[in-house]
Amino acid sequence: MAKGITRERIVAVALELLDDKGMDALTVRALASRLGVGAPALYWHVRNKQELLDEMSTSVMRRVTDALSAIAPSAGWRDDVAANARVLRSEYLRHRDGARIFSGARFSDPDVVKAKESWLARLTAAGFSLAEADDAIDLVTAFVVGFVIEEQERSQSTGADPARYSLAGRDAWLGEGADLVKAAGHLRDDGDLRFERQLGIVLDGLAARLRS
Amino acid sequence: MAKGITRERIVAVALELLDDKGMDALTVRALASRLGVGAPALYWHVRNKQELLDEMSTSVMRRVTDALSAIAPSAGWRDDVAANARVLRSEYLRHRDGARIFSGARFSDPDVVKAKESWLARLTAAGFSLAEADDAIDLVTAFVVGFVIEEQERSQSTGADPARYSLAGRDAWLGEGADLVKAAGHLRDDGDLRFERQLGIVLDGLAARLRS
DNA sequence: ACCATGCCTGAACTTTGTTAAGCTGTCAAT
DNA sequence: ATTGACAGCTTAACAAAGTTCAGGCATGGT
Repeated sequence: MAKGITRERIVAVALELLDDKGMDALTVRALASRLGVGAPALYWHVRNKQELLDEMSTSVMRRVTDALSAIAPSAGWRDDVAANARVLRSEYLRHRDGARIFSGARFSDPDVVKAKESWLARLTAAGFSLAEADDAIDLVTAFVVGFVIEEQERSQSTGADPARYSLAGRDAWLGEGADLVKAAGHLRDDGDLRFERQLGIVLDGLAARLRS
Repeated sequence: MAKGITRERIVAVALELLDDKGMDALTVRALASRLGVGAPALYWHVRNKQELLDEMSTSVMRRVTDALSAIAPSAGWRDDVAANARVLRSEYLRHRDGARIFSGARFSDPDVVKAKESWLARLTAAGFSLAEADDAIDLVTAFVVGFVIEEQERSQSTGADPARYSLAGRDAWLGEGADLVKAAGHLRDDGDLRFERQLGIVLDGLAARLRS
């Protein structure tokens, strides 16, 4: 089982386990077993489970940070911010329930927070005030978090009650009335497309601020 | 202790308990004790804890729905959507960790979903296509969810590590560099104001769609 | 040869969700 | 009035999960 448990390996395997079996199955014993050790062994490397979860969060956030830093300044602020949003979404999507679990997490690493710096710089250089730039980043982050939470919740529920997630089943479940809701449900398309469209709206809103 | 436990009372007291002591303290035994009965008594009214949580979600969502329906059509779509967003935020803020816990919940009540209907009607009447109106509602919802998750996470953490949440402490924790991040931190104002500003950006984005 | 320290095991304790079986009242039918 | 059935609760108990404690087994330095 390749001994030599390290803090990083624990966190990495914990993320694997989360993605495989889900949050409920992420138990200390299951994790230890996957690492080839007994459960109490983990407590040598980690104070308690909460610290493990925090460490997982920072690990994910560090990946986000790195990916965001790797985005080369491109055509303009709009493309930059769009790339930012796409990266954030794809990193959340990488892990089961990623958005709900890892959003707004308590970081233990200042570098994660410092990653904002280059984005503030780009946006202020593009003509935004510092306050506007800060709002812009927070807004885009909030949007992505909210969007992906909904997205992942839906993809997880499809197995549970298929009757309500097929179009016909949903229509029946809704009963009489609500014609527009039903029609909108039938219009509903791919998650990527909806993300791009809604992101575009946010960017348009930011652009409006720039001109005033 | 006013016997006669009912499903509604259980849910109501469960929400009280959540707000008082937090999610971790929301245990079956604590809830039962608050109701003046033994723990297994709850299982007469509810299948398991998950069903209890689902019921709490639908209860909260029903409140949201009712509050949203009570919004009278006003000056225009912009004010309507803004009112929608404010109501959603304030209902989430009502409960501890409300946004994280109750967002994207599995509803057991079709009426909650049907509440979208009148908003789709208002927006299409204002000139949006059905697809655009659907996007608009989802976008605003996603934004509010993401915003409030961050907001509540922050307000909860202030007690934990004050050094990192006072301005000076945060600056020190950030270390060298990241001047813009620090400056933005000092500019940071009230949650209500930030919400209104960012909401304004979203609305501007929607307005841009309307004109094209 | 010895001690210390780092890392892990084994057994055990506590809390929590959940179930099984049984007590108590109320109310309808006999 | 007696019976029986059912709703609604109790007590006892179990399994799983987080966590702790004492000890074991190396390895490395003196």
